[in-house]
Amino acid sequence: MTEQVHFLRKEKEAVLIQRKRAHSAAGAALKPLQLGKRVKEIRLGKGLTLEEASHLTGLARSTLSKIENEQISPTFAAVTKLVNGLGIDIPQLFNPAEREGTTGGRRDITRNGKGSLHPTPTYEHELLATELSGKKMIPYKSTICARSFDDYQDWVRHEGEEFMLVLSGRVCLYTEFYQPAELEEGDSAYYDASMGHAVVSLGEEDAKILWVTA
Amino acid sequence: MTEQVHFLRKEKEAVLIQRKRAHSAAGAALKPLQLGKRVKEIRLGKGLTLEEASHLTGLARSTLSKIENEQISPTFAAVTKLVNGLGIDIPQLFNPAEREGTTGGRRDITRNGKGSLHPTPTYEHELLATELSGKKMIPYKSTICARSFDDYQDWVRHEGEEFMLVLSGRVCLYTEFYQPAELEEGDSAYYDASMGHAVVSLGEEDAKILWVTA
DNA sequence: TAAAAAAGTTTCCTATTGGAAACTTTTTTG
DNA sequence: CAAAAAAGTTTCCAATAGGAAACTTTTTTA
Repeated sequence: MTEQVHFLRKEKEAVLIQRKRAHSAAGAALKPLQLGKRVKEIRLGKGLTLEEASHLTGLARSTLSKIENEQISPTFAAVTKLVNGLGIDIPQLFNPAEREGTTGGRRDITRNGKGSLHPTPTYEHELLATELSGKKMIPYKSTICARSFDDYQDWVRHEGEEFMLVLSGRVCLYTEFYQPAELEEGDSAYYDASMGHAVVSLGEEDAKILWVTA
Repeated sequence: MTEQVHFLRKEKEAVLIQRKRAHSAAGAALKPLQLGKRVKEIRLGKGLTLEEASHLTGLARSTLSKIENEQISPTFAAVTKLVNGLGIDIPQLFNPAEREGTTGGRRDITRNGKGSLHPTPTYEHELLATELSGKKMIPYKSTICARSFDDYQDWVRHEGEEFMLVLSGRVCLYTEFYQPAELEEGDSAYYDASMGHAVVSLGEEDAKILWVTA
């Protein structure tokens, strides 16, 4: 019983949205890293309390709390303990999850330009294969409107993996922890979508991209 | 001249093997980690002095020295500065050797035409994102050689779901239980790959298709 | 709904980081 | 080879991380 209720509590918290902003101490134009937020997500995802996480990592409850609330910048040694204790890999500090569902013997064809349109300030999405629900992949085409990284408030970040192919134009792919990469027509990239990412158009005309997210 | 000689000196150091052992202060069964060694390798690899690296990263010469000699465990903030300043990837800092089973926090870019090629009688595949193992999706481009359904011995059939987009040319998509569908450039289809399926080129030239299988 | 328990946060203090400058070692030049 | 310059290391100290325990908030139990 106690177990159950604890679980419920944790579930609730897991859904909670973190509001605190990282106060970039020294870093010049560095994007917020939000390490703490990440750590908290992972811990709650595993249904651990600070106390339990403390035992696992060898870090004090208070220290964990401060890290999660971005009150301190943990030493590298602390990050290592954290990562080892929680059973994740450092680069993998940004990954989770599984998936269910199936399309069960079905097929859906989307004609050029006939997908479902969703405009945003930075992209204009055209969702493909909208007839099928519960599918493992979400394919869409988009026209990149963003002309600089600053057009994004923050990194785009979501569950799963993402594949992208440049259909036309030239873009720059920004990925957290990686160097920006220029991609031309025909170039493609595959990455863990829980890493921050963003795409900017470099050419005169808007670039067109095909995405598939799993 | 001076330039040249400096370079030589740095080269020599780059080859030098680090002997110093990290004295694991608190960490119990923590891996060596040797962050410092790695940083030094990278700095020397780029032919930078501590002074130059200091300017680039915003960290003091002394601090860099201590990090390289594993005398201190830099804060995460310092690691971030370091990584940004030296223009390297965080994943690059950690065991560039090992890595298995997942894409966790990784990225792979494939340039146009630079994928791994696999010719068959009916398709010519170019596998994309081959650097990542354990990924959820398998993307590839292919040139359709088949000119009639009879070119196939039987339906193509495999586990999972498949998405396809016509990059150029015209094709006919045959799918078990469905009517054949003509697809033009920009058209796409999504189907359960365990249904029999096959694609035939209709035009004069071979058609190009992008596939993603999950 | 009050009391108890659990989870999380903050305080206080010690240990360690990070930076400026002194110092040592290595390399270059005369 | 000696002096000068450059590169790297160490020292000293202010700033900050990490841990113990007090404190606050949330959840559970009665």
